[in-house]
Amino acid sequence: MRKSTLEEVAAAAGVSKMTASRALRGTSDVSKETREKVLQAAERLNYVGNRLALSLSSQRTNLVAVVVPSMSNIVFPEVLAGISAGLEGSGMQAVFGISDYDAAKEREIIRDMLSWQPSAIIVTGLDQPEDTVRMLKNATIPIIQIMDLDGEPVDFNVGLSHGKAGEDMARALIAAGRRRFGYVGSALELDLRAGKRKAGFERVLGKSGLAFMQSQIDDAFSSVALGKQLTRAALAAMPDLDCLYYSNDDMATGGLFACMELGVAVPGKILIAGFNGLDLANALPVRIATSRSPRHLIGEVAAKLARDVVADGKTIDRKRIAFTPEIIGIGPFENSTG
Amino acid sequence: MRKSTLEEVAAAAGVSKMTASRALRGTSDVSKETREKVLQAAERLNYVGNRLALSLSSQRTNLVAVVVPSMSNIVFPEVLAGISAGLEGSGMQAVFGISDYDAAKEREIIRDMLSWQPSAIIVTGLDQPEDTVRMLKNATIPIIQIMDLDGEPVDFNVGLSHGKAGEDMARALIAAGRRRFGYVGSALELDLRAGKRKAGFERVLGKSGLAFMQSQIDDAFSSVALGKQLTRAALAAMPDLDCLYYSNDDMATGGLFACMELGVAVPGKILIAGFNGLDLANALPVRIATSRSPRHLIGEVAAKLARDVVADGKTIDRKRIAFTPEIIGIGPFENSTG
DNA sequence: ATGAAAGCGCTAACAT
DNA sequence: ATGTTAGCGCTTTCAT
Repeated sequence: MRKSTLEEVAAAAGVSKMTASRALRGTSDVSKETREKVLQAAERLNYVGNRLALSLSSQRTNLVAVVVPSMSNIVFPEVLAGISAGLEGSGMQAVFGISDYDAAKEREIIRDMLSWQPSAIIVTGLDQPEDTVRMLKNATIPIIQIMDLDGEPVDFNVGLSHGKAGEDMARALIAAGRRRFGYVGSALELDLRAGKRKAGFERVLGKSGLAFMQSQIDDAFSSVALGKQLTRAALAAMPDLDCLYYSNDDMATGGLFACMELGVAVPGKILIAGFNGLDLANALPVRIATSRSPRHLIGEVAAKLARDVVADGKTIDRKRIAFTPEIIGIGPFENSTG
Repeated sequence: MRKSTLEEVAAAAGVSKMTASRALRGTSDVSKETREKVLQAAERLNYVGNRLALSLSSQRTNLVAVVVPSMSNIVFPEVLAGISAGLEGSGMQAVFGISDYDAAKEREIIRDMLSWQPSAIIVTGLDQPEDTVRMLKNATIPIIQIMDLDGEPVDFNVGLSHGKAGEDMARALIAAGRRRFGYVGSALELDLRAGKRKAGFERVLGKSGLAFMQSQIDDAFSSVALGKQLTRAALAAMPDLDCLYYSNDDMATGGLFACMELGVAVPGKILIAGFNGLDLANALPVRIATSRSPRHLIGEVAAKLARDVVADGKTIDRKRIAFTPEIIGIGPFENSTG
C-alpha cells in the first residue's frame, strides 16, 4: 500500500494535478463539484500531502526552529508550550532541539535545523559564539532570541534583563531588612542567565557595602535535591545568615526543605529567594520569595512575532520586547514557620 | 545574499554537482584533493544543505515524529529529553507536537506530522480513536506507542502497565497497614493512564473488602496547588483517613503541603502516595510513597527502537518492552513528621 | 573517480 | 475555472 500522491488523487478525480492541488488547498476558484470529487478521491485514497515537495516547490516551509538549553526543569517546557500555543492556527509548525547548555551542540543543532529551511528561528539567550551567530545571520531568516535581554541581539529579542532581575531582588531584600546574605547556585558557567542574576544581585549588595558572606556553587545542573544539599553546607558554614539567594526556584525549594528539616524558621530566621515564580514555589507550605518570569508568555510572544514577520515580510519595528518580572513573597519578619 | 546551493558549491570547486554531493556526504570514493576543494568551497559559501531536497530525492527524512499530551509537568519533557538523547548520533531528528490531551487535536497533529514523511512516529498511549489509528497504519512507517501497556498496540509498544502500577501500590499500602483510603485526582477523563491506575488501585481495595472512603476529583489539570486544595477538601470531609492515593506526584506533593499546613502528621497519621517518582518527590522534607516511572528511559528506548527499525528494515521481534515501576517511600508507621 | 540524465511530489507562473 | 510547463535542490541510477 504505497503512499498515494497528488497525481493519483487527480487521476482518480478525473482532473489535472493543479486542479486537485487547488481544490485540496482551497486556494483560488475551483467549482463546487470539482472540489467535491477531488476531496472524495483524496479521502478514498487516504491521501496525505507531502510537505517536503510542497515546501521545496513553494520555497517556504512554515517551520519555526526552536533551540532550548534544557528540558530538565519545567521552565523551557513551558516556553515550548507557549510557542506551540502562539503558533496555533497559523499553519506554522515548531521544531525543537535541546542543546544541554552546550555551545558546540547548540551550533550543530542550529546547523541541522537550518538545513530544514525554517521560516524563522527562535534561540535561547544572547550569548552564542561568533560562528553560531554568523551561521544564523547567513540563514537570512528572522532570528528571535528569547529569555535574555542583556547583550546584543542579532535581530529580534524577547525576554527580560536577568541582571536587573538580580538587582531588583537584592534591593527588595535589603528593603525588607535582610543584611547577612548567602548564595546557592549551580552550573553558572553554563547557565549564563543565572550568572547574570547573581552579578546583578552582587552589584546592589556592593552599593550597600554588603556582599555574599557565604556561597555554595556546584557544577551539576540545578535540582531540588542539590539545592537542599548546598543549603545544608551553607548553613553549616555560616549559621547566622538571614537570607539566601538561589540560582532558581528549584534550588530555592530545596533550600526551603533543608531549612524545614533543620528546624530553621523561614522566613523568620532566613528568607529564601529564588527565581522563576514556579507554580511549585507558590504552592509551598512556607512562603519563599521569587521573581515571576513570564515563560509561557515569552514563548507565545516570540511565536507571534515569528508569524508576523514571516506573514508577508511585514516590517516589524519593535525589535525588542521586554518583560519585567514581578517580585513576590517578600514581607516583614513576622509570619515565621519552621 | 541568497542561500547557496550544491550546484554553486560544485561550480566554485570546479566539479559536477554529483561529485560535490559525494564529497560533502563522504559516501563512495572521491579523491582527497577533490574533497578538499569541495569542502573549502562549501565553507567559503557558507553552504548549508537543503534537507527538503535531500529527503524528497532520497525518499527518506530520518525524522521521528513525536506526539505527547502535555508540557505542563516535568514528565513528558523528560520523555522528550530521553528521545532526543536516544536519537543522538543517529542522524535522526525528533519533531515534537503537543496534543493537550485532546484527541481531535492529536489527530490533526499526527496528520500534520505525517505530511513531513517521518521515518517513524512515537505517540503517547494506546487509546487513540479508530480514525487516528487508521491514519497511523496508513503511513506504513513504524508506529511506537509509549508510556502505557494496557491495551492493543498498533505496532510497537514501550511502557508500563498503569493498571498494574495502581494494583501494586494498593497492595503495598495495605501491607503497610493502611485501611482508610481516600483518592485525590484530576482530569481523569483526559489522562487515561491516571484513570487506569485508579481503577487498578480500586480493584485491589475491593478484593480486600475495602474502598475509597472519600474521593476528590477535579476537571482541571494536575498541579501542586490543585493537590493541596483537593486534599484540604478530602480531609475536611473525612478527617480520619489513614492514606491518600493521588493521580500523580504533583498532586501528592500538594497533598503533603496541605497536611503540613494543617499539622497532620505524614506518614504518621496519613500516608501520601503518588505516582512518577519525580526528583521533587524524593527531595521532599517528608517522605511520600510513589512509583518510579522510567520516563527518560522509555523515551530513550523508544528512540533506539525507531533507529533500529528504520536502520535497515531490520526485523524487530520484541514488539513490546515492559517496565515495572519500583515503589518507594513506604515504611511502617513510625517516622512521623507533621 | 567522476559525470549526465532523470525524477522525487509538489506549486508558481503563465496560459486558455 | 482549469490545464501546461518549468523547476524547487537534491540523490539515484547508469555511464564512462
